[in-house]
Amino acid sequence: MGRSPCCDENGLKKGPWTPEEDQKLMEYIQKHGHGSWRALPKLAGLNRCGKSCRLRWTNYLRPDIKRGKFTQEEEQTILRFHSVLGNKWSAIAKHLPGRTDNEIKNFWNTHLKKKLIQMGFDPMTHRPRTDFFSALPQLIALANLRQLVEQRPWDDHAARLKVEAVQAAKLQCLQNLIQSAASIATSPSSSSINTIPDLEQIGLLSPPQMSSLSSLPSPSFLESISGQDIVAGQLPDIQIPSSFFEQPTCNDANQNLDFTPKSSVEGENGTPKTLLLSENSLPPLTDFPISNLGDACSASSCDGSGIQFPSWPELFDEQFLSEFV
DNA sequence: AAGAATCCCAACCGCAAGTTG
DNA sequence: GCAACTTGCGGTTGGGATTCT
Repeated sequence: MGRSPCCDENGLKKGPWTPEEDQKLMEYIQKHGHGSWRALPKLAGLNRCGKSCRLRWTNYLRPDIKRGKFTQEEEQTILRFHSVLGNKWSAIAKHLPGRTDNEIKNFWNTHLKKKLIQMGFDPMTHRPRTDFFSALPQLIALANLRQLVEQRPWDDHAARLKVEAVQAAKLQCLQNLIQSAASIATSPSSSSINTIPDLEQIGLLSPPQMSSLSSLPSPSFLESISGQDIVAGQLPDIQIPSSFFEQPTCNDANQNLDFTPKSSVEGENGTPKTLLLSENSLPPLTDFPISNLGDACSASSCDGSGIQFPSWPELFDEQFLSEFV
């Protein structure tokens, strides 16, 4: 399987295409079809390799290419197919008329992937993130919150919110632990799609904290479709959490959420600002002001420099654990 | 206003499957 | 069956555009 030597040839132009080159390529293909891409450049009078011409044609010049922003429907289609097909961009592109694999790939890498990460979902599995380090922002915020609580007198309302916040954060952490354990316990041959126990069913978690999870495809469903050919129009309806399409940007979502102990938590008149954390607004795993930390800190790359981690006993005291066992 | 940082996407690279002689 | 060649694909990058400080 030798590699094509065409791109190694010297003297062939690289880089952005000029309008003149585009014109030559378009005219030639419209007249003769592309035929052999290797032979095309010479025949069309272009100082490019065939590969470059093919790419330019398929990704940009083809007349049926749809340009402009992706619609919400297209976005949802990409998410659905990606959850099943993974990074098979050309396969996904077949279900989006007028969109190229390159365009979809770019859109995924620049928008959708980030969006999923910000919401606390693993972009590859489309499941809530299970790695410990993805929960670090929450752990750190939790520790900070606790520190803050212990240092400062609170009124009743704030104290109640504190308890809620701590419980919610603990729930998230516990959930991650359970999921990790479950993933390990389940089949070693599992595909990229993880299986997790239905936490609601086993009574560990209850809505609304788990509302985003409950709309995800069930493990049995995912198992049932894995290995099957996906036929256009027959893809089962994988539910992306409805909040995905309503979710404001990370920064927007965080406008009212700041758990870091800093002077700005105190209002102008010296009274503490209200921490807006309701039962229904538990932030996604990575939706904290220190966002990106979860993403940047993979288990292999995070050295934790400059960050003081709370110890586990601090996070999960006996009383808390006994509540859920 | 200007420099820095970040975003975005067209295009490139290299691998592997498919085709041909 | 084998080697040479072609095509398609997915990952990555360079640099212009945009936003932030």
